[in-house]
Amino acid sequence: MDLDTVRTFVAAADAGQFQEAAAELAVTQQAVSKRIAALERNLGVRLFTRTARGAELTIDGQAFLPHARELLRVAERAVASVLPGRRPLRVDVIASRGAASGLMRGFHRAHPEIELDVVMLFEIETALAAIRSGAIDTSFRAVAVPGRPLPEDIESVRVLDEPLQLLTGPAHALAGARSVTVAQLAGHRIWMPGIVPGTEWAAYYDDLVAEFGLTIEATGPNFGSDALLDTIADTPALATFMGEQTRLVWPAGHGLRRIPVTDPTPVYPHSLLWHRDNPHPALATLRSHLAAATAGHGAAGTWAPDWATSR
Amino acid sequence: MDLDTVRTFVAAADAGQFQEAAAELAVTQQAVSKRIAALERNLGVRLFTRTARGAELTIDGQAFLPHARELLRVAERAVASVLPGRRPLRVDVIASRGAASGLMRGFHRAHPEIELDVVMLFEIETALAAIRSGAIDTSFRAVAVPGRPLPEDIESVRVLDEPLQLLTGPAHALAGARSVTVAQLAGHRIWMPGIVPGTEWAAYYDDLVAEFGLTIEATGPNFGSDALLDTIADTPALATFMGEQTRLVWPAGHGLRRIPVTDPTPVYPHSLLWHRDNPHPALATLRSHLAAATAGHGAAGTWAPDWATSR
DNA sequence: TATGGGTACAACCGTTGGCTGTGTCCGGGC
DNA sequence: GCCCGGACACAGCCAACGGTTGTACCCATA
Repeated sequence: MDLDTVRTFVAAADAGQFQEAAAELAVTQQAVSKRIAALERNLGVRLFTRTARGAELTIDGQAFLPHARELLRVAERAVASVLPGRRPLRVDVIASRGAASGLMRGFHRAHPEIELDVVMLFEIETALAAIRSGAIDTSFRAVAVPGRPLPEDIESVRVLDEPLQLLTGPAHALAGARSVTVAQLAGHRIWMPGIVPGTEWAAYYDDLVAEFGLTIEATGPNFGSDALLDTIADTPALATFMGEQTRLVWPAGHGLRRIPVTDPTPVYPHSLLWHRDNPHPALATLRSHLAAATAGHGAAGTWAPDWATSR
Repeated sequence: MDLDTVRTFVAAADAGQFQEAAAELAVTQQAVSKRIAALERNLGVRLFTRTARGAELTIDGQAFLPHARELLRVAERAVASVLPGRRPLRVDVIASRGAASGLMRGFHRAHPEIELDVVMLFEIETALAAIRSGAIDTSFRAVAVPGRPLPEDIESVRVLDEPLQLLTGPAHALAGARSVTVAQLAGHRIWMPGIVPGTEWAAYYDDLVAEFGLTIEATGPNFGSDALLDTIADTPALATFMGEQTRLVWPAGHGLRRIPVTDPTPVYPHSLLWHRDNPHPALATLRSHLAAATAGHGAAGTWAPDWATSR
């Protein structure tokens, strides 16, 4: 199906005749007739009843019309999503089921009129380059890995400290605990495949290991979160970390346990990053929304790396 | 823009390479390459970065992808709306802003998963023919105009008695009344352009006039509801009837008054009509929803024509 | 360095889709 | 009752689009 054909159908329905629609679309009446005929042939139904005074919609045509309009609206939005000027606010999140996505869902509920596009970049250096080039407007990240301070033109504010939880299978030694302390984790094998050296999340877990003497294994190929959860569920000696707000796609009752960690609670510090000169109006709205909607960070009893501060 | 091109884009994005997408779509790799290149040319942005191992989305591509998927979903629904088998429930209402639309909105809120298509037919004979032919599934109408009983194969149930209100401008003699009796209306000019003889709503107002000795003028061309409201607002000697649940599109504070009518309250009897043998599953859902959601009819102090009964 | 997998470019060609010219149908006016 | 004007459909023509085959190029890997 061709959107020009759909546009022709809508124009003809609005005009009530092919002739006028043809004038609007700057084609001949014959072209409109052909397009409509082709559309009717494709759909297998008659859309117009031709009369001497023009053409009026059949019942099928009436039913099709709102769908056709919607199609054109969606197409327009799709084109706008990649248009250089005045496009939807483009937000980078770490993972589609992570805490940043939750924040964006909240923002969308509060401001449904603001168009959003969500993308996922790999790590902070890519995100910074994209922010500086204008390809994205903002990013949720843990900022300022040691030795790599944020550039001058990038601003950031810490918006969410997300507590880490221990995820275990039902046969794990700690599976029955209602909460565990960081000290208790020493000696247990914590498995986090998919950690890529050099990324800001790798730096976070490096610091966590160094601070509390944990054992985190990043070995083995990363077959995706499904495979990870599968292995965790079946292996008594393995556990993993997971953000408190991460949404698991997992059959209920499979025996996975999410156990809070205390003394202190490691929190992952999400910051919002944006370019100093970005003029997108929705960016200011997002910033004030997050300032109002998110609690303060650095609460007592939590731990985050030294470098995870906002300016 | 061509939907096949969009489909190709989505397939390539999912596959991560053109070759595999080409196999899925049963075209050559070169065709996919051409289509993507054409799409990129149309949009003016690069959607993929070509690598030795395939093609991965750029940021623009990532932003465009969900819109492309939505486009395909909407297109599928659009085609389904005219497909003979298993199409959305097709409902005929008298007017887009009338009471039946309100009932359908309530049904949609209660059952958002049920796809609906709303059409508007002119009068009951057309609607009956459409129901019998299967072109529509159900219709909201006042049924059984005298001398034209419902055919054997059409069933109906009265679902809503909608009280009529008097609509006046601010300078009308009755504008200050909190309610008026039918007897008080005698002698006042009530203007209802657009009433077409032979329709079931014309029959309703004929009966109303005959029963209570009112003066209803249907003269003059019908320039649409905007022009009607305009005239009512500016003309002290004119008033009109309007369903209690009709939504007016009118600037607030323009001085239009909606005045309840009593002793008795004329009600417009909306019935749901459907074909005895219609197998559409959503039809049964709609019927039980309306049975639960709508109050009984024939309340004390109301009036409707004798013929407005359901079987 | 050779190889394999993946993409882009070129040439060819059938089909699509637009335009012009013409036929047909219907309603309104003389 | 006839004619005319307006509106849609059909036929023929042609350019442009889009698909296929063949081939070159690029890059990661062994």
